[in-house]
Amino acid sequence: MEWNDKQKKILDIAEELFAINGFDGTSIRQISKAADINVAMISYYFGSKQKLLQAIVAYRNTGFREEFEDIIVTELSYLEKLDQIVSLVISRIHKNRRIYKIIHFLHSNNEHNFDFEIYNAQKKENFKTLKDFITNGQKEGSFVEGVDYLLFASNLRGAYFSLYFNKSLFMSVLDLKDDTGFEKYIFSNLIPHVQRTARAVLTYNPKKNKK
Amino acid sequence: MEWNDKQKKILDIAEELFAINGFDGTSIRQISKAADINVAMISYYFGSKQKLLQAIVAYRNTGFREEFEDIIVTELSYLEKLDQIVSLVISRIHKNRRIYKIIHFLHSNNEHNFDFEIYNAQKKENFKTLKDFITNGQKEGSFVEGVDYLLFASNLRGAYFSLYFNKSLFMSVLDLKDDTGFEKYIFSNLIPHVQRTARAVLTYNPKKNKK
Amino acid sequence: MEWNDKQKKILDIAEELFAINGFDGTSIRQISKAADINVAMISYYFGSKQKLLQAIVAYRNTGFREEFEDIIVTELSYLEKLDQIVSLVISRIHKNRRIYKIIHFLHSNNEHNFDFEIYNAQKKENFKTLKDFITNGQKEGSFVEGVDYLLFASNLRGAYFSLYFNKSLFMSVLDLKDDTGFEKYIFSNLIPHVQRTARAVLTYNPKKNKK
Amino acid sequence: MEWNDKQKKILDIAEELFAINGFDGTSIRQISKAADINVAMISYYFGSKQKLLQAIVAYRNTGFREEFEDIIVTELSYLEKLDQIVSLVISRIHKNRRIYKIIHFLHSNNEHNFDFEIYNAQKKENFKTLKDFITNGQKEGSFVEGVDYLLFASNLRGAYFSLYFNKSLFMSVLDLKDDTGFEKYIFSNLIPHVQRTARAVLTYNPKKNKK
DNA sequence: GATGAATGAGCCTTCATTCAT
DNA sequence: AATGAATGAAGGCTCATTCAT
Repeated sequence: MEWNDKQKKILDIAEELFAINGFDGTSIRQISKAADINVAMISYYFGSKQKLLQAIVAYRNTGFREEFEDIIVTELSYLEKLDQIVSLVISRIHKNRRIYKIIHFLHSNNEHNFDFEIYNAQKKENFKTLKDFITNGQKEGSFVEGVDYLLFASNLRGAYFSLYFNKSLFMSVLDLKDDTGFEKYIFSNLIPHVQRTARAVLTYNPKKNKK
Repeated sequence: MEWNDKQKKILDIAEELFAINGFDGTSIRQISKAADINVAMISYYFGSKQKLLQAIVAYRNTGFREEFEDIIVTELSYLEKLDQIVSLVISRIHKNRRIYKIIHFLHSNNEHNFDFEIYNAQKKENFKTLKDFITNGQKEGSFVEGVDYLLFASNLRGAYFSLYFNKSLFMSVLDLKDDTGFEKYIFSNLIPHVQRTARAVLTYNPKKNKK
Repeated sequence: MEWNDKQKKILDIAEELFAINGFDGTSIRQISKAADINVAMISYYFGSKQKLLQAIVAYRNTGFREEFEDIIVTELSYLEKLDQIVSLVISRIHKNRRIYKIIHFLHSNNEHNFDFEIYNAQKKENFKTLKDFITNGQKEGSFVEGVDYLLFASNLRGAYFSLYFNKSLFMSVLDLKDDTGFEKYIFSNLIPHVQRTARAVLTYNPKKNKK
Repeated sequence: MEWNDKQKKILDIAEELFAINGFDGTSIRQISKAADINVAMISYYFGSKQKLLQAIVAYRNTGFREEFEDIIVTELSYLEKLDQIVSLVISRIHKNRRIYKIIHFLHSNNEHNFDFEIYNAQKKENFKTLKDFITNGQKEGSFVEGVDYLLFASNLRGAYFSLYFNKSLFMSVLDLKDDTGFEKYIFSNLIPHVQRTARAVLTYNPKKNKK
């Protein structure tokens, strides 16, 4: 689906407002006002508020796979690749944090009959990609056995969400002034920490530490 | 604040509906209908929809600290205590997943001028408790140095949220039939995985794995 | 009807609130709160909000006639008596300004089926009293003929209302600071002016001023 | 501000209902029903119930000044001009009696934070106009000194209000059948009486009537 | 395409009153 | 006599959507 500039403007603004105020907390009037576009145009362009949300999700649907492959094909060691993968995953989540916020909220229930097929399919593909990487690393001996790749992925991702969803709390605790400060913290603290965690988990031998 | 049975019923039902449909997506009419209580009673009891939400948060505000202390005072090793702490943290998050969902959504913005003071204060106290545990473990030599306790806590918590907020995706991938299946997975898979992760991170020496 | 202290308190407070916010603009909750009395007591004491208003009007129903007679029986001249009557009328209106405000508002329509019988009867009696005074003054030669006593009375009363109902405007124009300033103005300026007007009208011979 | 026919209809009907039932006593549902217009349109057109009232006041805000000037520039004597001014003032008050009723009620308090700026400014201008007329008449020798123009104006206006705000009482006393009868009485009795009063006050020499 | 007007449903809250105690 | 709980109706307002142009 191709969108014109006006439509893109609506998508961008709607994404932001949905993330801030939620789907029900955002009215199409707010969106139309913020985008300086007639109220009726939103129904006209996207059919309904519901479908506008679908459009936003699809709109953000871009090739994670490709960037992942770029890392895989390098000559780096598995642990170094792992670092880069962690960095890629968290950067992308951060970039798309707004849409994740929306989706996360809608995902466990489905009051709005939102169609998650596209989103789910993409995520499944990404899981598969990660699984292959880990499996290969295990075969090659860089990674230990017995690590659940799904839960491992959850861990990587969850570290960001746990921070983001308690943003104001962490900003207070960490004395971060604004969004820029928060973003800096993500790159200079969170990513290294998760890289360390990823390395630890994938090289940790539980049998050595019975107690 | 003490609540009578009718009020507790409202709190329980409202919590569930807020978690499913969001704050704005839930009307007090829905709540009153589900609780089989006159609409006006909600304003009468709690003052407003806003304050009802505050009441729910406060209602779930119970002694994590105490349960944590129960673990600390045992004769277990630090790693064994760590396992129990992970188990406690995730169990409690799971128990209060609904209220977390609500709070997480409201926390990064604050359109509704929701007062997070109580919630934040409690979280800060919990962080402090965890920090003390890790610091003591480091002094005693059970845990390595250089682990950011805040990000470590985020990791523990995030693993659950990442799963919960993509619940329908994971249920599909993991072939879980219903909420009971999901819950079983949390206890039999997620908690062990996070325990392993926690042990790994707190005993992992990055210098040994330069590459 | 005799009222106990609690009931009197309600009547006083209700009168004030009705005058400030109007009948519909005042809730019995406001009244009960201001009077520190349970909401249900108002319905209990007075039957309904409607009947509470009736009670207020009756409550303020006291002998204007007697004070009027006190002036009539003095040895003063008619013009001097006229001054005193003007002073009496305006003072009493000022004292009961709140209840007049309520009544005036309800009087031209009757949405609330308010029973004005008592009020009207009293007013009619007062008009009769004034009429007798003027007629006697005319017979005695102190007052000119041809003055409509009803319109004359309206004039006396209207001067006050015109001021009171534009209170904030006049307070701004006259640079009056507060209610005390307004009250002082009534006694030191309005009453003398109306006295002068009354004397003028009752001694003015139109035929002398054809042009 | 220009209003279309539908908006004018709302303004007219709202004015009437506000005058009859008061601001709080009139619901926008009543207005919308009486005007045969969807409830939401009132908010749509005027923003809120509050602003609707503001609009009504502004709507009735038309050139008193111009009509006044038309009288001033004639070749009539000061006393004759005075008669015409009295007639103009009372006719206009009668025409706008509904809006005056509303304003009078809201004016002494300000629970609704109603903005009286426009109204007050206009009234002040009118007072100024009257003041100039009286001052000139005094210089020219037609009017006596020592008359407070503000209180004089209050007197003119008050005579009408005193009647109007006790309408049902006066209609009973004067045996007037309906609104037409009341209106006739205004023109054939009240206006002449106030003209006489005005002449009397402005030509009355208090020193001649010490007693 | 594009828009202002219009709609009916729904929102949260407060109302006067009555009930049970 | 007195009260806190409870009720159903109504309050003003905003909603997503559709209509006519």
